[in-house]
Amino acid sequence: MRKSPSAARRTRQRDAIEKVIGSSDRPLALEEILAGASREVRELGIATVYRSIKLLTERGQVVSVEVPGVGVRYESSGKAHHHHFHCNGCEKTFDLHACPFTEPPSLPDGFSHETHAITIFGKCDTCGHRPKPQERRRTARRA
Amino acid sequence: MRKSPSAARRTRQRDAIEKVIGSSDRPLALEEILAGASREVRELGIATVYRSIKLLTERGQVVSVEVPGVGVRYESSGKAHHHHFHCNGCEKTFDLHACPFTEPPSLPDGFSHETHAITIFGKCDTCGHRPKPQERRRTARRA
DNA sequence: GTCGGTGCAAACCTTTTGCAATCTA
DNA sequence: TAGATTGCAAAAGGTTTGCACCGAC
Repeated sequence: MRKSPSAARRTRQRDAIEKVIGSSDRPLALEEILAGASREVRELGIATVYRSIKLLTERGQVVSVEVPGVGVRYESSGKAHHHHFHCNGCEKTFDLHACPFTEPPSLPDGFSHETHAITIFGKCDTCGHRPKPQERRRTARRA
Repeated sequence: MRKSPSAARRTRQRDAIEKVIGSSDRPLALEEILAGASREVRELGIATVYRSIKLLTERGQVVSVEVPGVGVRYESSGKAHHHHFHCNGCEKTFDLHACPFTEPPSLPDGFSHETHAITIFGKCDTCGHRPKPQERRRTARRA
């Protein structure tokens, strides 16, 4: 699986997974991808989703987005430089197209900047209106 | 373990763990804490480290710092608002005392800001000089 | 027909938990 | 001595991998 980019076949499951990620305007959790793709391909195995994501990531079509304290999300690559917003209510992650760094961040002497990741937490437009916060699920702890 | 803050005894292992975290000026990985505390308390069990960190976190003395794609680090709380720098060479995480947000980040309509996390990746002063990058260990993948 | 892909189950890794022994207060 | 804490090993969660069968080409 490492040298000649042999074959690479087109399958229903792979198509479905690619489509779900590609047609989303925000990063998706594994369960969201599994759920979405399962609508087209019943009995989709979770291992297949993992493998497909890995393949797509190696191909450079998908990038993983780690939301601190929440988990990993996946989104299609090729978007312009951007960051993420995570809703503490519905636990969905959204793209944010603003970046506070108009120039490289200032760092201590000798430190160099290569990349950076910014996640803003808060409530999305839908959850901000609701009086009662939805209950959190799973490992959603944060400092 | 949830209501009256009963006793809470002082033990060598707990002291050692607290000391390691408290005396560090940067967030530490679990292995770093284990290694450091083990110097004072031989045969320190990893479960004890996890339990102590959990306790300290619940007490508010420690906060966890998740470095995207790298893993969790722990640092003592009570520091002023700050962010983190992660060296892609030595895999150490450092505090950065600058924050690019002089005012709340602008968000889409209806979205509200509660907190944010910023991690800058690059090379620290030590690793920046080395011509050959050190080899990465474990699960240090990043998009 | 080939050989890549899939699904299932086992393997892995990291973190948590049960329990008997140990240690603090 | 009572009850918190520890260490070990088992359990739990999430992700990866081995393998036989299936399906794209």
